[in-house]
Amino acid sequence: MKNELEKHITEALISLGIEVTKGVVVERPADSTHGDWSSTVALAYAKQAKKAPLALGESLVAILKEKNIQHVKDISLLHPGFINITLTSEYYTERIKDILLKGKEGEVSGEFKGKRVMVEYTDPNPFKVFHIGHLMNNTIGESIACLMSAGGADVVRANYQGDVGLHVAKAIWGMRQSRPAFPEDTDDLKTKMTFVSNAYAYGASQYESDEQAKKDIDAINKEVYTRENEDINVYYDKGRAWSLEHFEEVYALLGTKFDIYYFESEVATKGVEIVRKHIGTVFEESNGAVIYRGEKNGLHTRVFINSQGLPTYDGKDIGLTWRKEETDPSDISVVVSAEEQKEYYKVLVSAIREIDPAISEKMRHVTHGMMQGPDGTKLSSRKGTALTGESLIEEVEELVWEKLRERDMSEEDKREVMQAVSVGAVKYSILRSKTSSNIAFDFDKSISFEGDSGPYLQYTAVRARSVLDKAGSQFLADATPVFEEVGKALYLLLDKFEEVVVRSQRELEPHHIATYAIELASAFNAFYANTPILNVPETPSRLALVHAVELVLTHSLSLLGIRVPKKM
RNA sequence: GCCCUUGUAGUUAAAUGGAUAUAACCACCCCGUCCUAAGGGGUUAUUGUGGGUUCGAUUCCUGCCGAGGGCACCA
Repeated sequence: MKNELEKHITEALISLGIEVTKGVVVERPADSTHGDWSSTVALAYAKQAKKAPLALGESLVAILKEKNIQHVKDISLLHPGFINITLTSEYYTERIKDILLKGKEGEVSGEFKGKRVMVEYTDPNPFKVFHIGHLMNNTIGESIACLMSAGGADVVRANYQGDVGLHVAKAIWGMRQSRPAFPEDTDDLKTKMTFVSNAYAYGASQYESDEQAKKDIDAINKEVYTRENEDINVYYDKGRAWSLEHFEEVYALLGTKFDIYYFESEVATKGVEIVRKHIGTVFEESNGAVIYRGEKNGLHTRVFINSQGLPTYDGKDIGLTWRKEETDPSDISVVVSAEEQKEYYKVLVSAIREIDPAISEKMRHVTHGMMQGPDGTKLSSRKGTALTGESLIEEVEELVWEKLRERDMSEEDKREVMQAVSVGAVKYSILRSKTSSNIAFDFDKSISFEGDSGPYLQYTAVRARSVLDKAGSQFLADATPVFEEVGKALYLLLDKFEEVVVRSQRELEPHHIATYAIELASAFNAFYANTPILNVPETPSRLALVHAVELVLTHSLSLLGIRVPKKM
């Protein structure tokens, strides 16, 4: 509809002999009494037309009315020169029919039709805990992947895990130091992971304070790459396997399924190879290391191969980039990471551009902020201990469990609801603000189950579903959309869904969906509170509307990676 | 020092250059209603600050102030 109106207004301007140089703005007015659509062209082109905005507006309105544009009910002019357009109720009825046909999943736009898009996200490191940064990264990445899918893209979800590097050596060193406590194969995963992450923490601190430990760890680091030390291999293989198994549990909880896993261990050699091949052209040697001088492009210098001959993160990322090309070439390659890697990434892309511009062209970097405590402090649990991604969700689960106590539900259903709601609450608290900003996370505020929250959205969808269930399948089949003034806000919002999705897709910003979902849910709850749905003459049309809301709300939530439980 | 990000009610957030800056939380008050009260309704703003561009600026440019991140062998 928007494009349609833009086209007609452009034509109207041209017919008045005005050259359309600044584009044509058609938007939804903030105030619904100003019509369904509004254009500011009369204001924007008044000077160029050498007419007063109102005079120009009048001529435009006359021409537009003359055109008898389909679905347009009324066109009016308002001071100081806004052209306001109202659509017919048939238009909205048609839109509801479209939504009912489409359902709650599938493509929303053709933004990425025919494109293969790889989204790399989460990227936790084996031997280290899955911390809240990974949780945030996973939440944003998953949502972006969903958005790309909804845009018609063929999406590949990729996860790149750091199974070699100094952090691994630190963990192995720590594991060897605490050899007697080494878990048995029969121990549960939690015990194993506690052992590994403690070993890492110990190794990391000793690396800083103990000269000998630092030497030993550096030596281990080399052996991890060469795999020539049998004893090291044992620790390495077990620690790595446990970590990966643990991560899978977390992914299952969060509802992510990766298509492909990359490991630093598989890309290291390739990275070194490619970097070495371009010494003298792209890279240069300096103090025994191989570096890239970013200053030539307004950036900073970074080391790609260190003086021990081992690839740094940067060097491995070069290897990863080419490995992606070989295993799963895509048209667009999105990487989600924390903001602290933003500048680093620019250097990486700059180096890649010098090697192969075609590859750098398709790379997109989405950066997100950090999750912090209330006053920008480091986030800790309610008990004051350090938080991991998992323990955060566990704490929220406890809160949800409290709420569920009074519900009449089977134990099994409660568990199901508890998981969906707590994951939804955490995800929503991340996705409600734009990705670049830090999240001030406060248990009492962020994890609310009321108002601007994930559970509010889930609850609204469940409620709508419940009305439909009460209506029964036969009744629902009779549902026929007919525009009613009481549901106006809902019709407008439902019509807006596609635009919001397109914007989120273009900007790689899930939070637009989150804001939209709240608007829709809130409008629905107001409608629900004031309008009887069942057992009234208007029931067939209202059921159609409720059904459309339920579909779009569920769809919005699925784009955020949040699922709707059967009941709440 | 240089580069990037950021500054909006008490708090947390929203607003492709548009009309009266949008919500939620908190606080107080009201609604037990048939369809799920995790709900609905009601009561609070010099958009950090000084300039500029524009018919119009929270949005773009710029000076200053504050916060976060990055800047050679960590990831």
